[in-house]
Amino acid sequence: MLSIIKQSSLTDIAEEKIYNYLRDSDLKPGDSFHGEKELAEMLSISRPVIREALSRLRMIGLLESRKRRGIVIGKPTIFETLGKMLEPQFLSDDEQRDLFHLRLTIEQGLADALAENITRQDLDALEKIVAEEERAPADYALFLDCDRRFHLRIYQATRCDSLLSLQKLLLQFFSDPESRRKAASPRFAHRFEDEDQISHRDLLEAIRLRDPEVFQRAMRGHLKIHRNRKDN
Amino acid sequence: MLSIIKQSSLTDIAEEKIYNYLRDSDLKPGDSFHGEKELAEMLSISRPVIREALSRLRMIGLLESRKRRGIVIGKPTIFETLGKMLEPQFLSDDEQRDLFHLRLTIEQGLADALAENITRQDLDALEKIVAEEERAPADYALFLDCDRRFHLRIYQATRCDSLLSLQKLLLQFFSDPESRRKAASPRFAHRFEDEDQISHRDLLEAIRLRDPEVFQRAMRGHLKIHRNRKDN
DNA sequence: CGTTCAATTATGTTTGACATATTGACATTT
DNA sequence: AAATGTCAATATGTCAAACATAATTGAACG
Repeated sequence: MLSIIKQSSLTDIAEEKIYNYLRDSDLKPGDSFHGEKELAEMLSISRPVIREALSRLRMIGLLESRKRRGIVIGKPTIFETLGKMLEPQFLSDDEQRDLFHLRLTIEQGLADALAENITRQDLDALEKIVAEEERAPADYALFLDCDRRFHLRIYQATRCDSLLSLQKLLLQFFSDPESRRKAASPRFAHRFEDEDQISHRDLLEAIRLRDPEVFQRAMRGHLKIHRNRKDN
Repeated sequence: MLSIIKQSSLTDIAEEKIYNYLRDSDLKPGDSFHGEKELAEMLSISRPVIREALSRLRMIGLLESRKRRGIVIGKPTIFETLGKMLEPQFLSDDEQRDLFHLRLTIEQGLADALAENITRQDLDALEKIVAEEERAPADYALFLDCDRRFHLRIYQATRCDSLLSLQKLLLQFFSDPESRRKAASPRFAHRFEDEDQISHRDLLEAIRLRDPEVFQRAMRGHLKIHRNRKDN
């Protein structure tokens, strides 16, 4: 089998060289970097091409550039950039399903961090959300909103910032009704049909026990709501 | 408190406009897109600036461009692009710790997909790896290699392609010794001190049972190897 | 009918120039 | 002396025009 010959453009080369330079250097966010003209001379590539490469690195936050001052090292936030590609429009059905699976997976795995770091304030906030939800059991829109807030609060309680950023992305992604529908693949559904439904109230009680295994089992039971529900 | 005025460049504007256009259109991978000159006229922005914007979208795979043919819609693979930022050098210690936590979390959450999709071939492959590991219990380098292959094989067995891509990234990331060290934060460690160690052999036996809950408990026990080990 | 080859065309690359804004030094004012 | 105002230097931001390159097209030809 012959593989496709992908000829990389000068921009690609410049991007890679600058990227590798940054990776192997000890430059820290805020440090100033070589100017465009300087880079062009160093790599023997014209300034517009250098600029196209720098434009990419600027986009992902690796570099920043200011007039007169020049180019400075930036501090990229991993999952922020990822958000650009997380438009449902750009993902295949399979990828959307996998992403939903990822979300459920992560939430189950929060158990340890949760037991370790959850505070009294977190529990109070969760209690408030559950109470609000229980006040109007028939309001589906309210349920969706409470559901989102409940799960977001759980993430906050873990005190893991990057996981929180990731979850914000995933929550936003799955707030799109069409995505929810596609994600609710029957692939993993039937295993749960005979299990009991776990409500947010049940889940909260499990959290209070601060036992990771109990929480994990409860969350697993709870998430079948998402796995089985047919959103329309 | 006054917030910082961030003036976006023409490149930023062009990127956003083209991105939104792509998102809101029904264009599918392979469809041809407007040419550079055409875009420049549509947005009243010069071609170099348009090219800087296109360069960004090309980087994340949203567009591809070939000579003579023009620009065509691409099919971005989510986690491939993410790899660019996953260099330990570019991440803070906190982010590295969170990423390691994410990895462990995901592996625990594989239970359902695993029980659903694992095949005889997968089990045989895992058996082979475990046997190889057991043949030389004192060889730490071999253990690391078997460990990597064992966990990778588990991912393959779930038949979730995007999760597999993500895991490949994370595995590569944590093959860097320095990253492993930083990731092994004592933050979640002490909860496991009194539990029994679960070996790859134990884990494999749990997988054979095809019971998600059993596997989850076993994986949770197994991962404390990573949580507690002091890599040097 | 199939092959070859050249014209066409859109991207890739370079050069040169000007616009713009920020920095830092210097002059001015209070 | 400190604060403010002014100005030149400079690096990025933007534009215009041209040529290079390669792939598609189609016409010419066997």
